[in-house]
Amino acid sequence: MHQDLGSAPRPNTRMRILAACRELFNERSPADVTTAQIAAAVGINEGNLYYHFNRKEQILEALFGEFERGLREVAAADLTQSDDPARYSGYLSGWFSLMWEWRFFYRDSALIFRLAPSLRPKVQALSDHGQEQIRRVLGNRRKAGLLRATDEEIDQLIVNAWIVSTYWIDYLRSRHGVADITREQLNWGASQIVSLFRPYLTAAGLEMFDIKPDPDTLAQPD
Amino acid sequence: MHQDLGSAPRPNTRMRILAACRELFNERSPADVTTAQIAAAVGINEGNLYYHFNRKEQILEALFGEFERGLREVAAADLTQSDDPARYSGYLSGWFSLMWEWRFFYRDSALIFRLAPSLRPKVQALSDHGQEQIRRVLGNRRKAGLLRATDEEIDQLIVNAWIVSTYWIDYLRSRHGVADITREQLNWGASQIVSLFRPYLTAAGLEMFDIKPDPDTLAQPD
DNA sequence: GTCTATAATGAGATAGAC
DNA sequence: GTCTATCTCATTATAGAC
Repeated sequence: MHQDLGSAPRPNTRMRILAACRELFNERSPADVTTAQIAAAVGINEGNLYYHFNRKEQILEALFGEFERGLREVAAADLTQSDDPARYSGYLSGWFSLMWEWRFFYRDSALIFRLAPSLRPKVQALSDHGQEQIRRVLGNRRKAGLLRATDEEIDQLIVNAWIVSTYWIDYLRSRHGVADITREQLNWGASQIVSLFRPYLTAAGLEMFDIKPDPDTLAQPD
Repeated sequence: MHQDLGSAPRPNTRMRILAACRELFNERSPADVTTAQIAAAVGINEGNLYYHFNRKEQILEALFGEFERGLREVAAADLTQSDDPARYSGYLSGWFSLMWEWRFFYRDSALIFRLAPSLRPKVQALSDHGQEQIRRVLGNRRKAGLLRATDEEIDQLIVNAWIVSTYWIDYLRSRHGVADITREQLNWGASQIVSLFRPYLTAAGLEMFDIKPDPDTLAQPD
C-alpha cells in the first residue's frame, strides 16, 4: 500500500544480492568469491551484505531454494504427457538449460557442501524426487510401448542417466577444459543421454526421438 | 653402503608424509586437512613438513604421480588380451579398486584443482590416455565378435562409461550420503558399467561377462 | 633434517554510528 | 537499511637455532 507503483520499483537489495551471486558463482566457484567481492558487485558495503545474510551459507541456501523450484517445474513438465513429438525431443534440452542456469551447483557441489553442509540432505531429497519422476516417465513410456526394458534395466538406466546428466558440466570442464559451455556442448550432453535409452526404444519410441530405426538392433515390443 | 640393512629401515620422512596424506585425504578432503594436522599425523613438526614440501600443492603433485603410475598400469592390464573369462569380469573391479585407493582424487577434484591448479592439465592428459585405452579395448572386442556397435555408438559408450565410473564415488556420496564405501557398492558401480555395454554385446560377449543371453534383445554378430 | 618460534595473510563476521 | 571501523581466527609459510 505504501509502495508507489508508478516509479520503477528498484529490486530490493536482498534480490540484487542473490542475482549477483548467481552470476558470480557461475563464473567462478562460490569458494573463490569473497563476501567483499559480492558486496562490490552489488554496489553495497560489506556490512550491509551481512545485514541481509549474516552467514555466507545463507546466500547459498536461498539460491538453492530458487534452483529447487526450477528443478521441480522441469521434472514435472514431462509428466503432462502429450503425443506431440516435439515435447519428447525438447524436454531434455529444457533439463539441460536449467542445469546451465545453475551450473555452479553441479560444477562445485563439493565446495558448496563444504560451505553449506545444510544443503546436503536437501540435495539428496531433490535427487530422490528427480529420480522418482524419471521412473514414472519411463514407466509410462514402457506402458505406451515406446520402451522395452525389464525393471532391473530401468533401475540401471535411471542411475546411469542421472549420473551422466548431473556430471556432464563437470565432465566437460575436467576432461576437455571447457570453461564456457556452449549450447552445442549442452546438446551433446543431451545426445549422450539419448544414447543410453536408445537400445531400449521400440520403433515407435525411436520415432519420438527422431531416430532412424535400425532393424537389427531394434527392441521388440512385448 | 652406509645403511645398516640389518636394522628395520624406517621409511624416510618424505614417504611417511605422502602415506599419511593419502590416508588423511581419503578420510576428508585435502582442503579440510591442515598442514598442522598432517605434521601431527606423521609425528613431526610443521616446520619440518615445510622442509620436505614447501607448498601444500607439492604434496598433491607427488601423490598424483603415484596415482598416475597405478592408473596406467590398470589401463594397460586389459590390453594383454587373453581368453580367460575371469580377466574380463575381473579387470573392471581392478579399475574400481584403484579408484577406491585414490578416492579423494575422484571425490574432491574441484577442491584439488583449487589447491593445485598445476594438476588440471595432467588430469586431462591422463583422461585422454585412459579413453584411448578403452577405445582400443573395445575395438579389439568388436573385431573378436564380442561386441557389435557402430563407431558412433562406441564413441558414446566410451564417454558414458567414463563419466559413470569417474563420478561413481561422488554419486554414492551426494545421492546416498555414503561416506565409507563398501566393496559391495564398488561392485554396484562396476555392474552399472556392465549395463552400459550389455545391449551391445553378442552372445559370446555376454558369456565373457557371465550374463545370461536374452534372445530377444541380443546384438546380432555382423 | 628437525625443531621452536613467529610472521603474514586474508577471510568471515560484528558493533555501533548514521 | 546502510555505512565505517574493527575483530577474530585459522592457516599457510618463513627465519633461524640446534
